[in-house]
Amino acid sequence: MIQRPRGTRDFGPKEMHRRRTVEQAMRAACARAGFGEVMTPTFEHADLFTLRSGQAVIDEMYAFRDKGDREMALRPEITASVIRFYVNEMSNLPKPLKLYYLGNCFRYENPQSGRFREFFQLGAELIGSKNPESDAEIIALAVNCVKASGLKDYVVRVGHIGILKSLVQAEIDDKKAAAEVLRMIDKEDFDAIGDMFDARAIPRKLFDRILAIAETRGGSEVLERLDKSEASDYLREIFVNLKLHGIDDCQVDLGIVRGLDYYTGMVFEIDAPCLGAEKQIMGGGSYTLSELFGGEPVFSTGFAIGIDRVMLALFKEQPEDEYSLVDAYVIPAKDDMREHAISMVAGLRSAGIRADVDLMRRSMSKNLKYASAIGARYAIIVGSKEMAEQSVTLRDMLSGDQRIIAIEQISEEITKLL
RNA sequence: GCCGGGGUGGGGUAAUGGUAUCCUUGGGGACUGUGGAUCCCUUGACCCGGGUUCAAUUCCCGGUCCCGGCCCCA
Repeated sequence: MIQRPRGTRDFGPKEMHRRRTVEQAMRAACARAGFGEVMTPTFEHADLFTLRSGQAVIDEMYAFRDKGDREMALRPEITASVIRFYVNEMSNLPKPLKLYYLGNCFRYENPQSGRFREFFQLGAELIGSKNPESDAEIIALAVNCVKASGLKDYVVRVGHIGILKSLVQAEIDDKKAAAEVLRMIDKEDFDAIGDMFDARAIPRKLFDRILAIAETRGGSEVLERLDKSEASDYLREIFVNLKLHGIDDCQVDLGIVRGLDYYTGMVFEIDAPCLGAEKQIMGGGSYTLSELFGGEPVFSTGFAIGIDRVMLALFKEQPEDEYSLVDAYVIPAKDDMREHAISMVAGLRSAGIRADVDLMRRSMSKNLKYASAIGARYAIIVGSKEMAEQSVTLRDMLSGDQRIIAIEQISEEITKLL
C-alpha cells in the first residue's frame, strides 16, 4: 500500500467543511478591508526564495531540477511570490495596493504538533505606503481574520525592530556581531549576549539598555516609558490607530526581532496559548521591497496566518462540530416507488435543498438507519398510499414526528423548517 | 538535522516464540411501509526489510510512519 508522504495530511469531508468555513470567514474579512485575492504558482524558480532568505530556508526547501534543467522549488511561503508578481506586472497600479492570498506551502521539516511539510497560509500585503496607519490597518486585518475564524484565546504582540536594531547598529561597529546580537535577542538568550559583550569589552551599560528594551512588554502604556525616537513615536502612532480600529487588546513586545532580516520596522505576532510549543499562528511586519530585489524602494507591510494552527487551536477550544452533508434523505417505501423517489430528490436539489436518495435499494428499516447515520435532518418516505394523493411522509429524524405533505409543497416546507 | 515514546482489521482494543480476542464500523439477509429495533451471515489486521530460531506479530538491528520536544518557523 502506498502511504501518504510524511508531514502531509488528508482532509475528510467534515474537516474540509470546517476548514472552508474558517477560510471563507477570513477571506471575507480581507475583502471587507478592500484587499483583493491573488493566486501565484505553487512552484517558482528557486532563486526567488534563496535570494531573500538565508541558508536555513534553503536547507528545508523542496527544491528540484525540472526537465529543462531549471532549479525550481515548491514555495516555502507566499510573500515572495506576491512581491515577484507585483514587480513583474503590478508595479504601476495605484497605491496602496492591497492583496491577499491563501495557499499551500512546503517546508522539509521534522513534523510535530502544528508543524507539517505541507501547510496552508492566508496572508495579506499592503504595498506602497509607509505610514503608521498602514501598519495599523494590517495589524487590524490580521486580528480580524483571527477573530473571524472564531478563535477566542489569542495574544497579539506588536513591536518595532528599528528600536533595537538602530541601538545595536549604532553602538556595535562590527556588522556581523550586531546581527548576532539581534539573533540572540530573538532567542531570548541574554546570557550569550552578556558573554559576548564581556569578550569584546563592550560596555555593560549598553547591555543593560538592550535588555531593558528587549524586555519591554505589556499594554500600550509601556510605550510612555521609552526614550523619544523616530521608532518609538511611530509605534505610539500605530497603537493610537489600532484603538481607532477597535483593536485594544494588543500587547507591546519590543523583544520581537523575527528571524528574517528583511523586516525593517513594525513587527508583530499572534499566539494561541493553548497550542504549546508551536503556538505562533501568525507573523508579520513591514519591509521594503527594494531590499529584496534592488529596485526602487517600495514600502510594504504584511502578515501570514498559519491556517493549520488556527484549526488546531479552534479544535482545542471547541472539539465537537455538528455538521451533516444532507438535510433531506428520500426513502422509497417499496421498490415500485424508486422512480418517484429519484424525481423527488431531483426536485429538492433544484430547490436548493441538500438532498440524497437511496442508491443501494435497501429496505425501509436499513434506510432509516442510514439516514440517521449520515445525520440527515429529515427523511422523506415515498410510498404508494401517500402517492395516490400526490403526497409523501415527512419524518423529523430528531423527534421522530412525521406528517403527510403534498409533493408540490415539500420543498417549500423543508426550506421553511431548515 | 537532533532527542524521546509508539505502530495489531476502517476506528478502538486483548493475548501470544507455533499467525490473533472482543467491541464498533462497513456489506448482505430475515423482518413483505416506520423494527433509525432485534436476530443471523459476511469483508477486513500483527508497519517494512534483515537477523536470531525448527518456528517471529512477539526477541535484536535498520528503515519507515505517527505522536511529542529541540532548532527554526506558520
